[in-house]
Amino acid sequence: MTHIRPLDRSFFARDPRRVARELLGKVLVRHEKDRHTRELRLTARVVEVEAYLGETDPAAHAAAGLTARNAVLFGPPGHAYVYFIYGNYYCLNVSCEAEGKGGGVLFRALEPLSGVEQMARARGITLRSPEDLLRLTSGPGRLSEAFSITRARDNGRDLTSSKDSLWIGEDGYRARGIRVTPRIGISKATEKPLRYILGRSPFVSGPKRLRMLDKRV
DNA sequence: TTATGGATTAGCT
DNA sequence: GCTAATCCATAAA
Repeated sequence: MTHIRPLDRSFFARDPRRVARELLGKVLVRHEKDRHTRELRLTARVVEVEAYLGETDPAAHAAAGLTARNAVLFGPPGHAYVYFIYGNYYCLNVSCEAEGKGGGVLFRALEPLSGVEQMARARGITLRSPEDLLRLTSGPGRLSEAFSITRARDNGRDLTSSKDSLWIGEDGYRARGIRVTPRIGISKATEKPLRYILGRSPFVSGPKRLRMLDKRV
């Protein structure tokens, strides 16, 4: 098992585009206890993220300025902004830029590394074939479910401390084949190339067509 | 106080 | 490819 060490706050205190691109290849970590109260660590590699640019970005939750819902985005960098969407799903973001600015990065897809059985249980699916792995954490709602991320439990959580239950680390993996496309599921600023993916990863979400239109970075 | 629609997903045609 | 499911933050009144 490789050693994973947390990213520090300065990593997140930058333009969301830069943070998004550099988050590719990093690892999301969740410490859990299973039903026998054994320590369990879920880990998955970041393969798809989107940058949201704060108040200047019409598609961002921060577009209308500071509200009770999006307050974490305007707080210090490196904290989890979790929101509830379509009556069913939670989505995980990390706050970026200095306190007072509303930038953030949305986690859209991960490649499971460890704790796969636990993730499948959280998702309510049975792993029968290798392809089932592809539906475990490919999609913002899916990855949140696999990691049992909810607003009540995780909104505002500091993601830079490995002592905490949820954090982001790096294990020396070098991201290759980074590509950029328009963001998915939005109705404003739809053309801006702010979705960053590991182009070779089968765990990336969304239509394949988007991957053909994208740009190399 | 009520109305609207969303940074999604699963399941069906 | 299309759409129902399902809640809540925000806007409108």
